Amino acid sequence: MIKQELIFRDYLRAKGLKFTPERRMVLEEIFSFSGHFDVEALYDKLRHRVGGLSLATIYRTMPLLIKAGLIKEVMRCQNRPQYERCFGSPHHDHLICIKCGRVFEFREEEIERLQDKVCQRFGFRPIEHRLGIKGYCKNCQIKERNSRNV
Amino acid sequence: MIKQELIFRDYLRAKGLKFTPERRMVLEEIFSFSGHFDVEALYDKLRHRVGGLSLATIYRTMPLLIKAGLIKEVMRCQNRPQYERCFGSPHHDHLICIKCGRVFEFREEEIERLQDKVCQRFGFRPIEHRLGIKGYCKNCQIKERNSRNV
DNA sequence: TTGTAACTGAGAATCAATTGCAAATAGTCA
DNA sequence: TGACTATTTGCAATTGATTCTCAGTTACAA
Ligand SMILES: [Zn+2]
Ligand SMILES: [Zn+2]
Ligand SMILES: [Zn+2]
Ligand SMILES: [Zn+2]
Repeated sequence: MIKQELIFRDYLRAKGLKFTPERRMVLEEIFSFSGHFDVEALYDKLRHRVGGLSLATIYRTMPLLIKAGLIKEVMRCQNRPQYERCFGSPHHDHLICIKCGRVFEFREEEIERLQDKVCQRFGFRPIEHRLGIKGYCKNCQIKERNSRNV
Repeated sequence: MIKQELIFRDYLRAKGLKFTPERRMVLEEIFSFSGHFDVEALYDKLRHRVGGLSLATIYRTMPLLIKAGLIKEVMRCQNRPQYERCFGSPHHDHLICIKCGRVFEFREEEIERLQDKVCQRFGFRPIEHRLGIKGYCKNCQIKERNSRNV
């Protein structure tokens, strides 16, 4: 069995919950690609499948996947939370282009390390963190520069 | 005149907008204390004043204050955006306790510097960033430890 | 002072997200 | 295998935050 499915089943069993076809569909869809997504996008992809499922079910499945450690909320665009799978993909942070919406991922060891140092200073036990840098991507800067020259 | 008021007036004038008593009340309230706040809290404080003002007006004023560079959204708690003034207070990031909700502010120069380095690597022009670390504060860790011993 | 575009409060509308309910069903235990 | 039951589902109604509409008010430039 696929590993994420095993994890999900184990999580559900441990909580006395059921592994339903609907929950499997959501899980499969999420792990069929890598990248960011939101509830709306998930619904669009799943509603038209044979025996498509309801929006409410997706909303009810998200927290389960999060608690199972399979996905996490990583940012918020247009006032909607964006998720990504975290099982099998290493932690990273994000650059978000204000103009075109593109998202770039990075991981800077030193930043990670320094955060721990800060936490120690406060006696704070960190569970998770989120670093998002908003600005203009390379492309959008070039476009802007060109349009100025016109 | 108080400096933030001057800035706000200048911003409004430049955009052909008006400096009204309502907008002044919101501005005054925000600058009467330092710390984080949300729309709800602001409304609670302002509604009962003589000539209290409406929630809609507060909602309409927030983006103006943001664009004027006087406040900014810093995080989101219970699905509500939290703001803080940014005029006259230096940039910082946040530690947020998952249990008691307390928020601690820190500034780590080296993290700031490294972010610029990352941006350079991507040819990305940063405008703003947000770093939030969630976990358990010193107090809540102690409480938990004690309750375990019972 | 006057004219007018911007502003206000109140309530309606919107949007994402949650919830109540009755019918369906996964998973357990004979 | 078959019955049992707590969980889940879809649907529609609801919530809660935010935005919009509109008619009356007002700041402020000329
Ligand atoms: Zn871009
Ligand atoms: Zn990512
Ligand atoms: Zn705490
Ligand atoms: Zn702060």
